[in-house]
Amino acid sequence: MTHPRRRLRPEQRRTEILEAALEVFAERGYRGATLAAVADKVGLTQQGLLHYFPSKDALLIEVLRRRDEIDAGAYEPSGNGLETMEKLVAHNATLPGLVQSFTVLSADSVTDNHPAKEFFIERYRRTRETLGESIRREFGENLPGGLTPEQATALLVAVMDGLQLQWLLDPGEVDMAAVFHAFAGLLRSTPSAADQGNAP
Amino acid sequence: MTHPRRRLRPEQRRTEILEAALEVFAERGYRGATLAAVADKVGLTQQGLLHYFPSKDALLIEVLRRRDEIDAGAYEPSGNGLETMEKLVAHNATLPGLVQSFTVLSADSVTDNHPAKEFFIERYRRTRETLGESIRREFGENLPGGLTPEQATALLVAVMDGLQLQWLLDPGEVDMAAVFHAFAGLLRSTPSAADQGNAP
DNA sequence: ATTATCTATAGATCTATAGATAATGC
DNA sequence: ATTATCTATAGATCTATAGATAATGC
Repeated sequence: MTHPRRRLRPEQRRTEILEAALEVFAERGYRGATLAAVADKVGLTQQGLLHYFPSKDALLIEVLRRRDEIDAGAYEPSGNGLETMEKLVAHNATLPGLVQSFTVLSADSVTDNHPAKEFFIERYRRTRETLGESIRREFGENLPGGLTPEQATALLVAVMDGLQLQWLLDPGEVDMAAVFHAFAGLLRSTPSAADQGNAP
Repeated sequence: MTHPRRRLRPEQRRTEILEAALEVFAERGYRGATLAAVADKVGLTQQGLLHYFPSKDALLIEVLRRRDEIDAGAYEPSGNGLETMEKLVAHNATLPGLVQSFTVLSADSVTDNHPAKEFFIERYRRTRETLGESIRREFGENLPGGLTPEQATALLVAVMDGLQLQWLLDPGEVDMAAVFHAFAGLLRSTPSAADQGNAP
């Protein structure tokens, strides 16, 4: 009467679990998510899941690290940082689940003693630095509105995050990709207001 | 040996509880917050607190409604919507706790069956509408980058929200008010790119 | 008399540990 | 022999209800 125990290759199982965990964290936030719900999704018991990850905290961190590794290659701002971001936003508009996971978990991470706080602090620092360099290469210091490249980068990231939230809440009312595109156009088309004194 | 039971006027007590609840929700998110933690802050037992609010869900909704009522008067975009928002962002930069509560709870609200989901959907709709009208009064349809007033509004709100997240995580690295100000300048200084055909 | 607050408690969960068992791999 | 998975369970919480008690207000 007992079911035959299904046994998967460990690496495959871990991947399965991480994918399920990302979904559950997106659906319920970190503290609202339960190990049992994750285990259920992959047909394990909660205790079976803990064979692969020592704790809920460890599972969350691993989910985030793994997800970033996967995306890192695909969206390294190569030449054109601004254009890369536009593509990323358009791509994200087809992946509400993934967007939700990062929107929920990043905001979650500012709460007290959140296990992913350090992760997100460093992730945003890295993003601002990498993207900032790319923006500097494209625009030099000649950004409109007196923006420094670092400020422009924080702004770009803020626009992306902020639009994601509005879009998740009300997808019919907010066209994330269109607004982001218009914003990018605004950054590009504006003549620099900072050109006083250091022109050749 | 028993402590004398302190008895407060109901209205004062409710206000106390709502303030404490906002703090606890900000610190731990909705699902991570406990009624006992809120009750503790005001020197009540968890059961004593439930005399004032029938459930945790009801407490959350009431917290949000009350908070919005308080702010509604102060930050109704009167004449100049853009300028009002700049002031709001500068003001918020002195109130990390309040910012954290809205950042955490708004993102939280996109999760499944979250009691404040409807609240935030409507709150953002209302904001986009009210602020949109103000932006239209100021700019007409002449917004840079081909932005419609509605898109510009979604953008403004997104910038504010997105900067808040980065600022909460890393206040030393992100100057929320400065970046927002630069962004506002960008919106103002840019000559409209949509002026083809409908000029007098 | 009313009601603000407390004690007691039911009923659910949730994480994590301990130890048993069954499937795989050498 | 190893290890993936399970059953059992300790130990914490958490929300909400029921009913008792003490302080206030008419």
